[in-house]
Amino acid sequence: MSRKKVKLAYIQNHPTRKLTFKKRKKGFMKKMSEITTLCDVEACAVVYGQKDTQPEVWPSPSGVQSTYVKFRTMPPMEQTKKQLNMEAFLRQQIEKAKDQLRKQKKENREKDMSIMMSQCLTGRSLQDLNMGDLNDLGWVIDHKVEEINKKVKKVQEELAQNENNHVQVVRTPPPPPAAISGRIMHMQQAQSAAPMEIMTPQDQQPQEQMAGLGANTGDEFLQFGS
Amino acid sequence: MSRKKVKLAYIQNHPTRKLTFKKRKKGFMKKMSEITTLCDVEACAVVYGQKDTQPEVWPSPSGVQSTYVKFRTMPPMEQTKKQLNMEAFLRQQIEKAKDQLRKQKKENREKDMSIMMSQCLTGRSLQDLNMGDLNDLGWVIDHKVEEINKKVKKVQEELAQNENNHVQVVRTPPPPPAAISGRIMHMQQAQSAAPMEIMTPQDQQPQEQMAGLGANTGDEFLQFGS
DNA sequence: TAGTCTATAATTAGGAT
DNA sequence: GATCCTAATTATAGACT
Repeated sequence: MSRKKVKLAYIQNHPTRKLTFKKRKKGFMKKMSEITTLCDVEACAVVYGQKDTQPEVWPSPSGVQSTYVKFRTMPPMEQTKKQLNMEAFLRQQIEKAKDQLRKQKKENREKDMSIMMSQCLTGRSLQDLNMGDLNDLGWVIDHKVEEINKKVKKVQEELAQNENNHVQVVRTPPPPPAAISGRIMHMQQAQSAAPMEIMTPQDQQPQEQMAGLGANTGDEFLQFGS
Repeated sequence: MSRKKVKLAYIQNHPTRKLTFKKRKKGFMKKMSEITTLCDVEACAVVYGQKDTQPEVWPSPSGVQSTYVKFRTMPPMEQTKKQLNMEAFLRQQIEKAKDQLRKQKKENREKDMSIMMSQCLTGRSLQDLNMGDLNDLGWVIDHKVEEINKKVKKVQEELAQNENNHVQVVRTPPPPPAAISGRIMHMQQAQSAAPMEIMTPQDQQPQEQMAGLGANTGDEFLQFGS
């Protein structure tokens, strides 16, 4: 029922916008008072309502005045120096969002490869796969083998400890990276089924060199940029 | 482990305060950008870091300038007119907090009376109670009787409906308010045990006339007032 | 219009790396 | 310090009164 995630864009509906403004202005002022109390910093704000001629100020007209004057009387160079202003702030957000997106796409690609691996283990022909898929598949398989080896090592170490150290287990070193088909045979018993959600990212545009697991950019934050 | 509810007071610990400031400043700027985007309003803010000489401004030095000037060039009377400024805002918060506290105390008192009622039903003598308690106890019991009557009525109505309307149940009207002891006897079967958390509010200072269920004021918000 | 309620989204404190 | 993580708190959208 309640509540939808709100899109970060101008609210068309008038009563809704008005209500949102009222609620958020309240929250905003609260945050303002909190940050100044908690951190004992000086701050001021002026917020105009829609077409309203009556701005709301914080902490008070004179408070705004003094803080503003303090800022204005700084040498202009200082004013623009360390400024993490709106633009810089938004650029940061965009960068971070892009990073997250990249990460996400990478994860998706890995999941795809896991699924593909499972399919191969249950009969799918490697002939169906193109070079990019085979390459990424190999990369994923290498990682899975690595993981398995780590687990095996850990289990053996635990075993060695639990058996009162009177039997010293010698671990077989993992085989060096070999052909995909060879690895697949080894893993048939160790690898459980991959999740069934099938993703088919066809908008891949290899731009980066991260083992072929490329990523695009762009999401809701980009609207800040305009 | 994480996380404590943070007291709304100056953070003594330096690294913590610095971190909090950083986090909250970020959140604050985000809120600012959101409110302006969502509601298309004009706003600006200047925030000085601790002993920092470099304030952070929003949306930009010139944006601050123009918004501030717009505010400053208003007739002074207008400036202080509709202003829901810090003081008014905080007073509102205090009022609301006091209301909540009052409500809470009232609820507590009612719960106390419920407990007391249960105790009386299981042997406690009414002799132990003072006039205030007896009065409130009577009030609570009246309410409980009312609730029970409502429930009985509702059940009877449902029954009448379910029996294909061929038997018309006539409800016995509830007895008029009578002596406490009389009511207690009636309720012995209907009232289940009260919760076992025993509260003993001894700081009651009857100040209001709400059926003897008084309340005090004062909570964390009051620190705003100083 | 304003306040209440509630479920969900968003923020953030504290800890780990 | 910068990040990431998680859990807990806080803010708030939407519905209702």
